[in-house]
Amino acid sequence: MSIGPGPGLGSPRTPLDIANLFTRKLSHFAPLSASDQDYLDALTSADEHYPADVDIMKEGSPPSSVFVVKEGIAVRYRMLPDGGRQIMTFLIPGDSCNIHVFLRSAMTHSIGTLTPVRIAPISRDQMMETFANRPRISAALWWSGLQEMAILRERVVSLGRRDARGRIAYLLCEMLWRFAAVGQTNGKSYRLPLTQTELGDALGLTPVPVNRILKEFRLAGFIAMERQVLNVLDCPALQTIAGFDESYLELGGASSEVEHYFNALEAG
Amino acid sequence: MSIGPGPGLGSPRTPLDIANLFTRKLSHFAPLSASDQDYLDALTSADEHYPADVDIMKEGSPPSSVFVVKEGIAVRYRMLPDGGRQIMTFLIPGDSCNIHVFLRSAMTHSIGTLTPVRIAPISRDQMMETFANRPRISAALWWSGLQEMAILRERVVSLGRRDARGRIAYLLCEMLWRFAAVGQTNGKSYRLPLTQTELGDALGLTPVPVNRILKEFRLAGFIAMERQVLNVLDCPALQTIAGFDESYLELGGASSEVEHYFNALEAG
DNA sequence: CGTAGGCTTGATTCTTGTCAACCGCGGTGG
DNA sequence: CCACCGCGGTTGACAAGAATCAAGCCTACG
Repeated sequence: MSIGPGPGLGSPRTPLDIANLFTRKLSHFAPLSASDQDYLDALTSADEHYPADVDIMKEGSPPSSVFVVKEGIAVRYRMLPDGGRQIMTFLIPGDSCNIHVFLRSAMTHSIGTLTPVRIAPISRDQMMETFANRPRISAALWWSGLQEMAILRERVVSLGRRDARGRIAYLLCEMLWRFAAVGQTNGKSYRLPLTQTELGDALGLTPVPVNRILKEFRLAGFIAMERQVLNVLDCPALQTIAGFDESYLELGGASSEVEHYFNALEAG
Repeated sequence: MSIGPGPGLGSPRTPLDIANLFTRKLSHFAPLSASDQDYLDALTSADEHYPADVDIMKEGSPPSSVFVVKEGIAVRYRMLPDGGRQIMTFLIPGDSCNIHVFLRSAMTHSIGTLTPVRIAPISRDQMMETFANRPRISAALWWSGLQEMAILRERVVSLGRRDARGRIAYLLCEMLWRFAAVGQTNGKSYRLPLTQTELGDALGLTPVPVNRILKEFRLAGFIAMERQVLNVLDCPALQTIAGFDESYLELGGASSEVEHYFNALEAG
């Protein structure tokens, strides 16, 4: 049971009226009670604003706090001595960052904004309390971490064995699924306010091929772009180009076995 | 405080007489008591053998159990429709796999052996009990997962922004540090029984450039190879080629703050 | 002794990077 | 109000790096 190509897409089991995107994302992983949802609302009630193209956390420094992205797009990235930049992860609304902060010494990469970003900082104590008292939320966070790993591994596959066309096709689909998981998509379209240089930095490409292939996809009728909103017209075609036929995002809901585990935790 | 280039390499805080490589690895992350170490010995006492070039777990099927690699080299990998293979992770002695098994539905990749492998399977119940009763081991596993993530992110950087030379140089160093962390290195050399095709599958390269660049490194005096043991003669040179100057492996020990957290857990 | 797999190497092709120029838009300042 | 400027998108020409193709060699193994 996964959100992705095929049945299930666009119909999360969670009601769409969950305003908090973080909550919405986590509810894909574990059944959250109303109390859990209220708790998460309170947890992410703080607000912090950053302009575009600014570092939130710098490589080498100890992470100051956990945070959840509420609006805008941020990235984990690393600069190389030769001036190159590699974007490792896109952080979109609903994504959390440094949940493990209390075990971290120094950052091995920076986190920066691509667009203006609004985040909810969460203190270490709040995280500890959450892990101690909210088993369902903890389990959802745990599983969310697994999803992050799966996405990262998929990125390795992309960069290692797909050509430029396949990488772009895959990224476009991945972002569609991720935005869909937090209800930020209109069926097949979503806002992607990134420059082609930024896409290239995530894909291991330079802006020139990114531009050419996006044009090719546009001409082929696979996608349409206007005013920073991307419209995925032919997702199956893109998947074929990317060379895969399944969803590897692990956005699936909890299995009955897992639910049993949650209940045991809460009872104890 | 990290194992890696610079001070600290080859002098883990853990006595080298810890026979169990899993224990040895985990003790880098958290201070394990003698009782913890005995517990881990018991946990990994079972033995299962696999020949080379065999799948331990197949993509699409639910993971059967957690396991720890005790001997040999395994990989997480994915086959692509065009026949290409991407190796995502090398699993070397001391590495664990699917610690999160109880939350997993279906594998998004396969796990296979490159050499004959000996593993210790661990049941779900054993893992649950460990998480419930062994806070220090749990914390070490948690941190170990963070290291796995850091390694994956570094792989993304490699595949995305380093050329063939840089990728190979980096991998050689990474493996040196990882083998050093489990005491499987003679100062600067370690056994790397991989074919050039397998290296290429991890590096996003074909065997031909792998061969040529290894030869180049040999001629330059950066490395030496004989009988599957690799000798890193000039690690700094390789790091320069890879274009980095720090350790990103997060092999560091626990900070005092973290230790405090362990103690709180144990007291409670 | 023969074979298969892996290593090595050369020649060639193709993808992507690099360099360079132009366009169009939005913001800024005169 | 308009000219200027800078950034991002677009496009072409060219170069470089890796893939591909192909062949020979060596070693382990049956």
